[in-house]
Amino acid sequence: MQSSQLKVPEIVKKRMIQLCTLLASFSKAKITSQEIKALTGWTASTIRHDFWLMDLKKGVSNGYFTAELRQELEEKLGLKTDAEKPEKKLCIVGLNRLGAALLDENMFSESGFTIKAGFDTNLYRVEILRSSFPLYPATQMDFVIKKEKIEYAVLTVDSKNAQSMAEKLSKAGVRGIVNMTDTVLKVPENVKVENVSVVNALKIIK
Amino acid sequence: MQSSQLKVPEIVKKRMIQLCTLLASFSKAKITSQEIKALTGWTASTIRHDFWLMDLKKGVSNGYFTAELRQELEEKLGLKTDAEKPEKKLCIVGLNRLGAALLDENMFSESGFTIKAGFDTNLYRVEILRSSFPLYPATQMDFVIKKEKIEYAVLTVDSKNAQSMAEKLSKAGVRGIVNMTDTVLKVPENVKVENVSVVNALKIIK
DNA sequence: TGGTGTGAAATCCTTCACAGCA
DNA sequence: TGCTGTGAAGGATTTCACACCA
Repeated sequence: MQSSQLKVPEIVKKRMIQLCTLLASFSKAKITSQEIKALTGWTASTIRHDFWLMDLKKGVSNGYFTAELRQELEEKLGLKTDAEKPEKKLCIVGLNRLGAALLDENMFSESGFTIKAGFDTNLYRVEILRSSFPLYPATQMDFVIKKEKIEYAVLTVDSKNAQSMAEKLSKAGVRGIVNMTDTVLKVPENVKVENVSVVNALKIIK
Repeated sequence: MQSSQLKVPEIVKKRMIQLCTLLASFSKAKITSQEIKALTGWTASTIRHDFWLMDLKKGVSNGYFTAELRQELEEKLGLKTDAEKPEKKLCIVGLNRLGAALLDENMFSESGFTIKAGFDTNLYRVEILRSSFPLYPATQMDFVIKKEKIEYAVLTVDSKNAQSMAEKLSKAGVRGIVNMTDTVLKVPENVKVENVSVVNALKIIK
């Protein structure tokens, strides 16, 4: 029996998020679990089982309507933004070459997030870099995050400062951190972390 | 009973890779599973169990020698590079703002990888960007990858070109792809993929 | 016939429990 | 005593099997 609480495991959520982008560029009006399998490598039964866990309203029995499916998934995943659910506020912590590359705000258009601030300990970077939102010295992090009610952060500082910055962010009230460093972060359990370090990824596939 | 084949699950490998970086900056000579727990959030028994799966040679019974442990893990994970196991060759595919930020070769120093080439369909980028290794138009990808025996790639093209580039890379003989796009890649099973999209990561922690 | 929805079975991963060691 | 090493138990995820539907 299915709970109405919709407590979907994280791993299912990840697949469904990726599926949404796939559906967005799928041209046919209907799609089957076999076709999704061909495009992703996930098994057809995993996909159908995921849908079951997501508690999709049914109707069709030979394939899913692409647009409807995507709509419903985005709905359930909370990816839609509108007047009621506005875009989430984001900051970039660490403006080295990689961090600076993220300052391009249209990297996050369509994502449900808007960048509100950038931080760096290096005052020179803060002054010289151009962006359509303000950059601050790291000393002002706590103040700005609270004032602007920023809830999410992308962490691109260097390894040795990663943990201490993560702690500052947590204390300032951030709810989630995307960790681009190769360091493991230990944060309070109300703060979510996703690791996306390129170097670690390389070591994994090596 | 433990197999001598050392078939460690991917997830254990991920933790151990992260642990290696942690150990590298840990100052005490010995470390216990409790201390690792405090620094990472993984449970002590998961850690000890992982070590068991990694088939560590034992000896000590109240903690591990930091340096030895790190050495041995790096050994077993194949992270060490020397004359016998030289650095792996890498290319960057897609030289937009994010891709260009990776051209900084010392991003990958100490990682066991060296960048050998960058590719983009946009000839202007190929010509204007500066780097300490050659940049080529995407049309030359197959040729260059084969000639230079490049085995790994970081993919930073835009979503709509991701799958076709992944196929080109696979055909050229690449063994692993770090996927920075938000697209799911379908590749032959001899090609490994790790997903590190910032946008997807944000959606996950949202 | 070719697909979905669903629970059960199989597999994979984490946690527990405890003997054994310094 | 405080820790590790280890197998077994428990929990999570994936796959299977099959009734049912257009």
